[in-house]
Amino acid sequence: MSKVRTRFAPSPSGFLHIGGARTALFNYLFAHNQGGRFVVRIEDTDRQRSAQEFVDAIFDGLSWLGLDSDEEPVFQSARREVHQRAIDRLTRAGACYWCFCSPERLDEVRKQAQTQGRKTMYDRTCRDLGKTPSPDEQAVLRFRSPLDGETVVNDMVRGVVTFDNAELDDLILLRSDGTPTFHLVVVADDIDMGITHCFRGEDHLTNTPRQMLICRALGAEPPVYGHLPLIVGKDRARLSKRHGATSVSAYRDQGFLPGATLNYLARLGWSHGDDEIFTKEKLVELFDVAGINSSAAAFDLDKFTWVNFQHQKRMPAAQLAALVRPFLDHGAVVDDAILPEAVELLRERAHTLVELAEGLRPFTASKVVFEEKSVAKFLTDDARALVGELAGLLDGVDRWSEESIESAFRELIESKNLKLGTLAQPVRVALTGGTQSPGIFELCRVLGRGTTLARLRAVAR
RNA sequence: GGCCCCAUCGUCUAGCGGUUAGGACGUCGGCCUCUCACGCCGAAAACACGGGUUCGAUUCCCGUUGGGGUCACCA
Repeated sequence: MSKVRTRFAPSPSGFLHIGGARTALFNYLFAHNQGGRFVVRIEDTDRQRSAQEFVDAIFDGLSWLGLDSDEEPVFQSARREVHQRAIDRLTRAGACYWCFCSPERLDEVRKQAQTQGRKTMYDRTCRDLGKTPSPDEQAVLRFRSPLDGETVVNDMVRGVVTFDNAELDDLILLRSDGTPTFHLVVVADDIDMGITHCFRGEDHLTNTPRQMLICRALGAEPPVYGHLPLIVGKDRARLSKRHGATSVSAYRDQGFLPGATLNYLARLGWSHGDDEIFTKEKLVELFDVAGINSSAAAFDLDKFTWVNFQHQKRMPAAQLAALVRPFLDHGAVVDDAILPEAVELLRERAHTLVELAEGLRPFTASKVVFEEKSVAKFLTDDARALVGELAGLLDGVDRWSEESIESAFRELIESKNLKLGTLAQPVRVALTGGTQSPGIFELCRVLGRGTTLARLRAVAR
């Protein structure tokens, strides 16, 4: 049995879309689960719409996700010989014919069929002409699709899907400018690359019987397909900009982790019992075709955010600290000694790297930015006096530990018969500028004695 | 419109003939508590409809309805 080989074949006419990323992921997971290989192929035969910018963006996105091609990526535009050989073979087999109909006429025929409620297929005028174009003649090469019988797609996610051949059009293989179309190159390249399995979007399902027919005409057995349900928005319509960000890079910029993105995307249409959180390695290990759902799944930012939070919670603080760095404010003062500790305190309070960076401000900003409301409420004259007293006590503490800090707090409130909150909130405002932060003792500890005392004294009186 | 796909809480889903229909997100209560979170406990919340098949259907079959995809010299 030949080794499993899957491919992800985006066309570089846009950034890496969240749906494309999931398609890539499923191909990657399947291949790796089966001990096979995952290959990226750039479908840039439509040079009008292809752009280098998008090619870069796609590789960039895949690489961020950790879904790199196991082999040198393939560019369709550079494989004219492969495509030409396929054309030659189809020609020899009599599986295609030249069509001289003008685009205008085709349009006409289509419109008429449309209004009369008939099939909008090519009327096959040239099918039996048996003509070859002279050098100065415009013509396209069409596939000679069978007129009867049926083509059965044995889909990995949908099971058996049967199409009547009579419903299938005579597709254009070669444009009048001599360039090959999608249908020809996909089939030729899949054969040439030895692709055995392929997951793609459900929008390709109706292309599949046609491509299978072309494949068999080329004397090869088609890959096994799996058509993934589309990702839709909250309103059940196909995911688009209208629903918010759709590109992978947008989520990266919003502070989502690659591992969490993979996890969420995998769960969107695939499940393994009641499990929710998976590492990439676990996904590779557990991935199975039986777990794929066949109905469209709605993209839910809330759940994605929660999944991201779970990954942040599980990640070592040092690693998280490194990842959050690009999200820190410009001019942030980063003390390498305390960043991981600060991250440790904030990680349970932040769902994304962006939120984490925000929470880190008291540790990275050179000076405290005070919230007016918090100051007005908690930094009263009495409170400022109390804070001053605390500063004195903390100054005298032997070792700067959470225990000793807490003792100082307790000593002060007990001597005045106060509740901890009466002291903690003003201190919190003094230290962070606001009323929300990690526990007050750990906050002081990680901030360090110098910063803590300086900030307390700055508000004390 | 033709062809094709799909249908369990608002959302992601478990279920693979017999279950009080389970979990997760979100929502709403409560507990914990120095704030915010985290965590914990609890609540509301679903088998689209109609026919079969069967002793018994969420589960199998057919239809209806509803959603989606696709019908290019785009991919």
